[in-house]
Amino acid sequence: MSGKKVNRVRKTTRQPRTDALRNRERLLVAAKAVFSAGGPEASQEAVARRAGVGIGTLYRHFPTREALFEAVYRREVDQLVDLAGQLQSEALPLEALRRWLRSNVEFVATKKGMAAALALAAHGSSELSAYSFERLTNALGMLLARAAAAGEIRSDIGPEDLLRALVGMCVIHDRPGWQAGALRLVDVLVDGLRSRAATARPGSAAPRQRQDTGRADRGSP
Amino acid sequence: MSGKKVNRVRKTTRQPRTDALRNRERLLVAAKAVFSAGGPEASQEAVARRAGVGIGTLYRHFPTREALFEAVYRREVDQLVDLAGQLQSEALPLEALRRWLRSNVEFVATKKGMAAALALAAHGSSELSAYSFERLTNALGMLLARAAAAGEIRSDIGPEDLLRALVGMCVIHDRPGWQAGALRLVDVLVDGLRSRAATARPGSAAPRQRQDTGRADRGSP
DNA sequence: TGCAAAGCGGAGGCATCCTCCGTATATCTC
DNA sequence: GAGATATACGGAGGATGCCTCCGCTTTGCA
Repeated sequence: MSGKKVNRVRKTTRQPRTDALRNRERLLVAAKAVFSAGGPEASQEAVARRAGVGIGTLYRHFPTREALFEAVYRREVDQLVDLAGQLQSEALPLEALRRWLRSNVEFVATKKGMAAALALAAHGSSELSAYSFERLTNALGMLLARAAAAGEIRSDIGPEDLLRALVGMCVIHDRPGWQAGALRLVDVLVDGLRSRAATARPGSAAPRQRQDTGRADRGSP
Repeated sequence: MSGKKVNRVRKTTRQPRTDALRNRERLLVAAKAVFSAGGPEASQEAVARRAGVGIGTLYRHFPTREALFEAVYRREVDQLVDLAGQLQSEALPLEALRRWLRSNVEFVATKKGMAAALALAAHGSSELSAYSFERLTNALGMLLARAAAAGEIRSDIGPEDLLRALVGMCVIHDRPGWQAGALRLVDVLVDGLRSRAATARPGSAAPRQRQDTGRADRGSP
């Protein structure tokens, strides 16, 4: 409750120790893996063990369970945002949009446990989900705007709506074949967005369509 | 004490004891209240205390934490299904549809904690969410079919898609004013469903608002 | 090289989950 | 109505997990 540590970066600001940075990184990677596999009820000790650090270290970096969720969550969101930026410059507008949407589906598919963890995290901290919602909205908004500017899609659909639909598609991720259905639905959405007024030019110039796997995942050890 | 209980023979099926039924009912009511207020992390002991029974009784009726979630969940879903049946016979088709959709939003609004609990429950038991999804789909399907038969809405939108959209609207339930927005979106959805010609293809002439709902989902050919 | 500060790791207090079993009560038979 | 017995109740208690605290180690800087 008191002012706690005023983390001013003013005078004696030592550089953060390398082992601290390294351990923090390890913890985030481990947490992602553990929560993805075991859901949000996986123990903190399991995370620390997988990261190869003591439980005390975990709690110094992430004082509460929610703090850890949040950090992992933010990172995932950031990766999706980064992916949007990459696609923005690497792929044709419509294809960039489609790939990004598909990546979202795959994101949920490969991290089933994360979905529940995120629901829990969102329940605890409204600020967190507001943050992520805004960032994702912006990312998607850019993709949409670019595609709309190119005349490839209609321009009267906002990113919020699309994002909500996307979330809804992914929330029910338990039925067999949900992923195929969701991916199909992405295609339907994209097709539905294509403005029939604008003459859709079918990929006239695609000099180097990098075979990027569009995955926002990082290699795991 | 004896090695094995052999009374699995179903020769004499006693009636379930009345106190057992009463306690089970009390537990369900208490669990709903506790989880709604405190989220899925509320303790089992709190549920038992509120129900006025011992912890042992709780665990006899619901052997695991998930079992309790599931029972509460099923009951909530059943209530929504019942509501659909009532509205079916009490209200005009279009109004019945609108009211049911709004009830879904309010359901989430009054039970914030439940949303996270349900996400957790769904994560644990895929069978559970399949059950609820199917029941809700059927309920919504009846309302849709009735409204479509009355010629009040278009007939090419399936209940699954609508349900997914509804879920998506409710998942992000933390931002201030989300409920008002969701309720507005329900109206938009209903308005969008109204068949102005039963085969209305929106998008060519009418500029309309940005919130277009004319998604032609339903990919099943 | 020397020295604090920053960081590390795990023992341990506290809370919660779930099991086990002695006691109490409802149902059934006569 | 009374006895017999299956059924249910309730809480003590072991196991597990969350988080704190503190002595020891490592690192950055002079």
